[in-house]
Amino acid sequence: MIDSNHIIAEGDAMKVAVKYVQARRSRLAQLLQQHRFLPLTELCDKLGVSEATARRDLAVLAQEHKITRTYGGAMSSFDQTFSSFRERQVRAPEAKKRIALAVHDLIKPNSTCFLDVGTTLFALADVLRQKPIRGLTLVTNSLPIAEMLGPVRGYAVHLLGGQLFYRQSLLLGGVALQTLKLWKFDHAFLGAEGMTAEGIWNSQPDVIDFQLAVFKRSTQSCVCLDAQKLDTQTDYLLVDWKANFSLITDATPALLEKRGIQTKKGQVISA
Amino acid sequence: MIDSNHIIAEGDAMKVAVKYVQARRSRLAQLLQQHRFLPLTELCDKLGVSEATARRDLAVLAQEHKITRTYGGAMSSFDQTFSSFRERQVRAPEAKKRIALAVHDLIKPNSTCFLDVGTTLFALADVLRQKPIRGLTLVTNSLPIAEMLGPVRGYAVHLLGGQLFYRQSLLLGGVALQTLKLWKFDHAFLGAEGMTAEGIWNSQPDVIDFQLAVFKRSTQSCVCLDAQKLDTQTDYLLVDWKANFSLITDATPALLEKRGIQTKKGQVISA
DNA sequence: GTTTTTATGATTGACTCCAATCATATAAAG
DNA sequence: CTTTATATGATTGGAGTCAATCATAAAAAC
Repeated sequence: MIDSNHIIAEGDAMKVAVKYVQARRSRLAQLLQQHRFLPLTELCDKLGVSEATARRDLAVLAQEHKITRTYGGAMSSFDQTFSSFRERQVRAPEAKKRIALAVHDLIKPNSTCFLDVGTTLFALADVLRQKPIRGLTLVTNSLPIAEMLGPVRGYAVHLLGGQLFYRQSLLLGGVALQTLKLWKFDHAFLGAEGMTAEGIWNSQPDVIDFQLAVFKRSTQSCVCLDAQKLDTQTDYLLVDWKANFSLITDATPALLEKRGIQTKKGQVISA
Repeated sequence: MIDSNHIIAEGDAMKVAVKYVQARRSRLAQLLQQHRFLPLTELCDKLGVSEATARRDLAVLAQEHKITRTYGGAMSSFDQTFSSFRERQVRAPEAKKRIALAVHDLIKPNSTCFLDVGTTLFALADVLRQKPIRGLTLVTNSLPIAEMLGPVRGYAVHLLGGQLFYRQSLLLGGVALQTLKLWKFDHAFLGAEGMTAEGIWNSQPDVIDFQLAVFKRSTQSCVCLDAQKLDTQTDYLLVDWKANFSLITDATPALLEKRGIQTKKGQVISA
């Protein structure tokens, strides 16, 4: 293997063009994706650079969150390796985390829960992975969530059947509705795109159909929405505030009231 | 959090019961699955043991390939955590590729195909991704395959419903059998663990149940097996050679005959 | 109850990794 | 072409890691 840069003058300190630097760094990221972990010395070999340069490259890539630095080497960062895990790159991650933690407190051991698609629900899955609750049966139509929770000991994870849709991460359609009928949930945790004084909004009619079907099959239905979704109105109304569901949000009750959202007593759970 | 072992007598060398050792090691493996990477010192903290013991535990787990040791710590071994990667580490990849290419030639545009779980079928999915066939409807119970084919334009990819099993890569169980009944396939492509003069073998009874159900719902059923599977006999017989199915293999007809496998005319498709 | 086994923590010396600093040669800017 | 900026490799002291060894106390075996 011949190095595209450094054909001559090995072992001497020379500045190289930025494009070579960029190419090398992207090759470095790629190498780590492939090997998942590589010690620093091997990286130096493979890239044909000194330790110092390799370290500097790693520092840059780590700052960009493209890799994860470890003592003595580096590894590919989780969300980069798996397309599905890009859901981690969320807006308002701290709000979603708070909501997820609040939801975590709601869930009792040995219960059966449905988890909808979406970044907020993915955050919940992440919390459920890191702080497992005994004996849960978890049902989802989200592939990333299923993959995240599948390996956790003590969980029984089920996927609904159906067609892959919307960036290949969720299952929808008639088959999904059919398999839904085989279930009865203690809790259903749903996401949405917006909330206004009128109610909760989503933009895809088939998502609405699906979510309404989930509502019907759960003892308690919880919509998880961060404050950023306030005042967002999309094409279709999922439910109005008179419907029987809980809202879990980081928006304060005062803020909700200010926006004209009239909720029932106990309907809002603050995160 | 209080440690179940080491309630008293901290900091002194004491032998503990084997069950505590095992419990600690499995907790260690679990911790690494959750955090993906942890430095040794943190592991010592979390487990409440000395460096020496943590090192020893890691050495054992690494030997069992349950974790991967790194300098200064350890990380979860990929194939343990994530299904799709295991499928990439295949034995006899060139044989599987040849089989996949042969299968590719069989598939007609606008047909409906079922793809089973396994490395050979994963290789087929890879070929179908790189050389798309128009208007296919693809049904699978494999998460890695669904993820691979989902993004391909022009494919309608469906997942069966069911529980995640066998290290989180496939769906099985009653729900899977139920959703199967909603389908009728032009082709079904199945994997297996072995073939002998008696027939095709697999080791999991519920996989067999599932595969037999697939057989019933397809016009043509094809078992894809590379030559390495010859003479491998596991616990349960899937089908004998009198059954109505095609075998797609890189093993030559002469080799099959030599092993006493008596096939019907046109039953074997050579890759 | 006695003996054997072994899981553990402490210690140690060799080895490795790291951040900082410096000189240098080249790319980039003027 | 000249000047500036910077990407690189070498060096170094300090910190961290590792494998091996040893004493010990509790578990296992008898």
